[in-house]
Amino acid sequence: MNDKVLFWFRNDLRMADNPGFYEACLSGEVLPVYILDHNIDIGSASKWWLYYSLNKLNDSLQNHLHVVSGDSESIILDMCKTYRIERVYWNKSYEPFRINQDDKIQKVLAEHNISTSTYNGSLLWEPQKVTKSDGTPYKVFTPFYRKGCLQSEVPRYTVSAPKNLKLFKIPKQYGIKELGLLPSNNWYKKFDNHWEIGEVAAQEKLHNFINSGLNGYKEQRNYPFKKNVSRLSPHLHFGEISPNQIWYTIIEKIGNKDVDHFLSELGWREFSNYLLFHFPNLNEINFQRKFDDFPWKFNNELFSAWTKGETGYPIVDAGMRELWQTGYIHNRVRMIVASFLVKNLLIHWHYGRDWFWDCLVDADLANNSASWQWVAGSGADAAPYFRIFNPVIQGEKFDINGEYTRRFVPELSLLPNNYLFKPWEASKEILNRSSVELGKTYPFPIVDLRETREIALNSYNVIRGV
DNA sequence: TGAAATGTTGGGGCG
DNA sequence: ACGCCCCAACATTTC
Repeated sequence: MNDKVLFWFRNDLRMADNPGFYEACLSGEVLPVYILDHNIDIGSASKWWLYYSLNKLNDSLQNHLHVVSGDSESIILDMCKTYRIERVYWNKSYEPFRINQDDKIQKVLAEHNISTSTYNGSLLWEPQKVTKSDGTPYKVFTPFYRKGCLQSEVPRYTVSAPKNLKLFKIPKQYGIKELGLLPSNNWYKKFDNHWEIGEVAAQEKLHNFINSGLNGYKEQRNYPFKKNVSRLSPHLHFGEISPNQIWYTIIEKIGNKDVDHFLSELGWREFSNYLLFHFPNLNEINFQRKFDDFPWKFNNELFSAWTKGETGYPIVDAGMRELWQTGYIHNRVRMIVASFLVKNLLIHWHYGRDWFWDCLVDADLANNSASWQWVAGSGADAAPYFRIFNPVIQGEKFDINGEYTRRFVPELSLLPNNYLFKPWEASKEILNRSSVELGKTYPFPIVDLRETREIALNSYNVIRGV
């Protein structure tokens, strides 16, 4: 029982309901390690989050977290050899790179008589366990979720945080600061006002959501100004909270359409991870290969206007500026800005994927891949390509009083509601009165909606039969 | 988790 | 009073 073991933290930066860490603590004296693996790309906004999350975790670990950057395999092997560690624990990742890396590390450690124990701490249903009766993976969400998930075994029950921490330290070369997660400029400071990071904050956010957002969730989640979305995504990505903790907390509530709908959103997260597991190229390759022939037209000026929130379409610009200012976009608005990029600017979803990857604090390989393919129409169970969002109508429908748009596009805040989403239709008098000068204080629309929609539909017809 | 085009219906103005 | 037209309002089809 006095064995020395290593627990390898990855995207499971929490003490409670951490099955691997729990078992590690039962088995001996634990060295908790986080490795910033230089083989794995992390976006800028995510690095910002990770920096604070590691600090919170380190606090919970009584300053015992050992952080190091480099190659996971050689680092773990070296530590085990140097400090006579005989067993290594971690929670599984279901991302393609991690799966291969984990396999390799297990083999290498086994060759040195170091045993490994791995656990599922991040998914309600492990992807390899869910298949159709013919053994092939589901490609449609509803049967995947209803039949494949809900009708199979119930998700793993949660475990508490380890009772008695027996941790040990090894000499450190450097601390969390020296991982270089925070950039030298100060662009990220604007995020500070929008997020509380770490396990405690994640639990608080869950309970706040249950108290003030869950009721009415199914309908109200579409309105970006309302407080009816949980905003738990970055906490989930970094594992500050587990889906099991959310699942079993929510499911205790009286079942209704809001509860079911919220749980099904966790189901979509499962589906994304499931797709990435079974189709490891999902981040690169069109799930529907006929989209390989789609005539995308990259245009740097248009793309740049999209990233800056200067498209001339207020709801799109509001979303892109929310992203820039907070590292997050409300779900409804994500669909609007993504649809605009792919179907009005006709720019390949890879460009949107990369921008989101760098800017989102909740950037997640599975969700980012699956969701961009969903919007682009190239994905599994995707939105049909011809479903093209009209940003004027979407704004009028879902930002009814314009609070969201006015918040992020303040130069339009004096415009009356009926022109807020189409300022180019307002008369000179109204524009004057609202202190808006198109082309100066706010751009003209960078593309024509009707025209680009037609081009998109025609382009789609080209690949349809392929 | 669409929107535009097209079709249908019914009330009201008007000769 | 009646038919005709117009056009909301709603439903259906198409992309």
